Amino acid sequence: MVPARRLANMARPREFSTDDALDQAMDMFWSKGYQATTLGDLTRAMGISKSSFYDTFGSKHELYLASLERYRAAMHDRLLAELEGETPARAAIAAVFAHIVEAAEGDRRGCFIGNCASEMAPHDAAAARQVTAALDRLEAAYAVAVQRGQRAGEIADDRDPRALARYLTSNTQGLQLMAKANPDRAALADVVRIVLSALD
Amino acid sequence: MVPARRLANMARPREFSTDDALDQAMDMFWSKGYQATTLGDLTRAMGISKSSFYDTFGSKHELYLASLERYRAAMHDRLLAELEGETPARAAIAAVFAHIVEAAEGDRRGCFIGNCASEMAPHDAAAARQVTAALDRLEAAYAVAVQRGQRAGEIADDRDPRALARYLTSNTQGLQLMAKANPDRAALADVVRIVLSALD
DNA sequence: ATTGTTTCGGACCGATTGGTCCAAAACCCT
DNA sequence: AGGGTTTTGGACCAATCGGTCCGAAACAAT
Repeated sequence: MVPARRLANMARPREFSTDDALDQAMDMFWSKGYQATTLGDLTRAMGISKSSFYDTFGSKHELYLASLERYRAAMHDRLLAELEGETPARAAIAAVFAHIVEAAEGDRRGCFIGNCASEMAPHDAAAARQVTAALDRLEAAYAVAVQRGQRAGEIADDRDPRALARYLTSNTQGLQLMAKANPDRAALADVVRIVLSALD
Repeated sequence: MVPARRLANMARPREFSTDDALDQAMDMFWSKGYQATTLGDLTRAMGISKSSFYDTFGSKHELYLASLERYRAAMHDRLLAELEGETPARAAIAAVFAHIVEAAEGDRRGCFIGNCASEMAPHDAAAARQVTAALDRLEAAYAVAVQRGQRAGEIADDRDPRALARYLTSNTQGLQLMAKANPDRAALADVVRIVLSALD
């Protein structure tokens, strides 16, 4: 959420929603990456002019970071909530992977976090920090699910939850990368089946 | 290898080695990706002028494809040979992953194939074909190793070699992506341990 | 030494890049 | 209605992009 700063003497109001515009920018960066996305792409997709763009979002780079943050928040709500919720652990984890396979059928955008890790993280400290934070967050959620599974007897007690969580995180990213090259459901399902069997 | 075309009447010879130049270009594209690499970056690294560049390699895009192909060939020689060789299967597979963890310590370039899958494949058919071919090739090598392991009694006979190979391929890529965000050896080792335990 | 062929350096190209700036418009507040 | 403040479209900017082109240089063959 971009905070709607309200000033003492409100003047001409924005003709667009900053949140909506940010969503459009996120879609753009998500599917095209940072470098390949031009200012023209952005302002067109966001439906705003250049001056509004720089007034509101500062720069292309800042907007990218904001988009990434927004993706992270959205991902948090959708995925992590389930992993840390009440759903039986294995079912929750399986659902995450099923969701990935399903999403891969349509677009080939992969995961914005993973895309950023690939394109930006090695050369951009700020982006790298966000990627690390997001992956740590995902890992933590997996760990919570694993521990829940252990308490419920679904997963053996002697397994290291953190190691398993790291493994699942890595596969979350790996699977989405594979889907970019080969969106074949069967191939992805093969992978998922074995990934989940590692919990046995 | 770039074929050194030899004409009827040889004139002024090249002042550079096309293979060496291609190697430099590959390094550049590998670590910076396609979009972020400029012609200036390339000609500087390759040590040639623009005219030589276009004379010899056609265009930035063609050179990128050639670099990718070169990486594929190099990878083939280094990694796949071992997987398809005589080394005991599990050891050979473990060696591949150990090599990835080790390499991640130094640079954060990841795998050129994976980088291309992330950045280019979704928007460039030619690049996508090369990525698919490379991944298929890696998958095939893993399958050969798995089957060798099955014959040697190292891996249970009832496992599906192709599914396992796909799983290993996915993890090969996933691990390298993770390494970009977090080159911590211990975390990567956690993942590798579990990946390999899936062969039990 | 001349000729034929190729390579080379670098000037040059139009297009596009991310970004700035300003005058006009739009609104809130009194 | 009028003043204060903000937003807006678009003109404008220098820099850079990938790519072309040409005259000079460097060689092989004769």
